Amino acid sequence: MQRSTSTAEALPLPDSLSTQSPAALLLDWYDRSHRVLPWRITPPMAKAGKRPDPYHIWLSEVMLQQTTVQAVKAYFAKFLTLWPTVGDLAAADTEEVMKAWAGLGYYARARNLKKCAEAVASQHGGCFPDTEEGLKALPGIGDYTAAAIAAIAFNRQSAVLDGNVERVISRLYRVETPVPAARPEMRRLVAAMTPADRPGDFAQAMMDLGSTICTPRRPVCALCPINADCRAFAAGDPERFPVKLAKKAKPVRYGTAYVATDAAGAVYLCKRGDKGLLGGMTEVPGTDWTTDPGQNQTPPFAGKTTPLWRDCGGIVHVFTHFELRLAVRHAEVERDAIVANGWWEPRETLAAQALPTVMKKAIEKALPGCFAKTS
DNA sequence: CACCCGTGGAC
DNA sequence: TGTCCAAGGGT
Repeated sequence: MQRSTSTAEALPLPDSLSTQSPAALLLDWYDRSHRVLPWRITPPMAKAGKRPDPYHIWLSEVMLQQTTVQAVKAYFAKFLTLWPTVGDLAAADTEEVMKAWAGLGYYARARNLKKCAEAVASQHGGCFPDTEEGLKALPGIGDYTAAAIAAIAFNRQSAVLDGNVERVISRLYRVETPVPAARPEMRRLVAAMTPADRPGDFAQAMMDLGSTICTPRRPVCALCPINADCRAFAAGDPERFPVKLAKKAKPVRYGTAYVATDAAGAVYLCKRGDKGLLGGMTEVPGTDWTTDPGQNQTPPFAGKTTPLWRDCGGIVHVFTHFELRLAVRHAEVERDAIVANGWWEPRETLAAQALPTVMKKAIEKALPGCFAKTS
């Protein structure tokens, strides 16, 4: 493309722009454009030496695993109100933690959160380890979270690689290897880029860049502080990265959920086992969930009488690796009509139970409005 | 390494 | 409407 003489081309670039490293450019951008988040110490305070509370960083990082900032904010505030310190969380009733986590998903995180708090309280004197290795030895803390806490809470020069950073790095270097196979390579690239000064802010800057500028679709490269170093921007194909493998089709499973109420409106609930899907959470009794739509219509509990179940229609709930189509049935029964390992929960306290979203949907289908706020 | 593990929002 | 995806970890 032919270009006429432009003023911009005629002007010499300032030395600061032509010689700064990508990390320095990114930190300058972060100083100006960082997001303000409840668990974050913003750059002026961070540069003045103020460190965030490791408990806050750990709690937010675990909540943010595969979960959006928007969804986490309210849960983060609730947890700090209920349990202001890691010692408080360690001393909490696990059932109360599951109730507080209900709706956020990936419930193994909540079980590991509690285990981790107990380990920090009993084995580390209530203080989080300040190294990657020490952190990674704790339940629920893997490669990413250990590096992130070490960098953000303790200013360690650790290589933080999450989904955002993968996207930024894969575009900067046009990494053609598909994820997750490309992770070791990308980790080396991040490590080489991470500065000794302000590594915590650098990690957060990479994530902010990935979430606001270097987005999965329609990245705003014109506003990117390191576009001059970006090979994908130069090639004009940033959206092609990171390269991913095709994913498998999602199977459908079928089942039936039984919402039983007593004369006072209490609902019969059960507790799921600690392992597997929705582990440790509360549910209404139901059949197994199988791939055969014709199966599973026999109630999985006994009773002295046989209730007449009313067909309430169905719900569809999409999990990570399958879609669930649940038939919902309701009956008002005598309390001795159900003999199982559960309990009758009064209507007033139903919403506060450790019910995952799929179960709230099913109960709502049988008892419309039962989770409506009554204030 | 492949698979399991939730949910809600954006396009 | 379907598809993708979001600060991943455990096994």
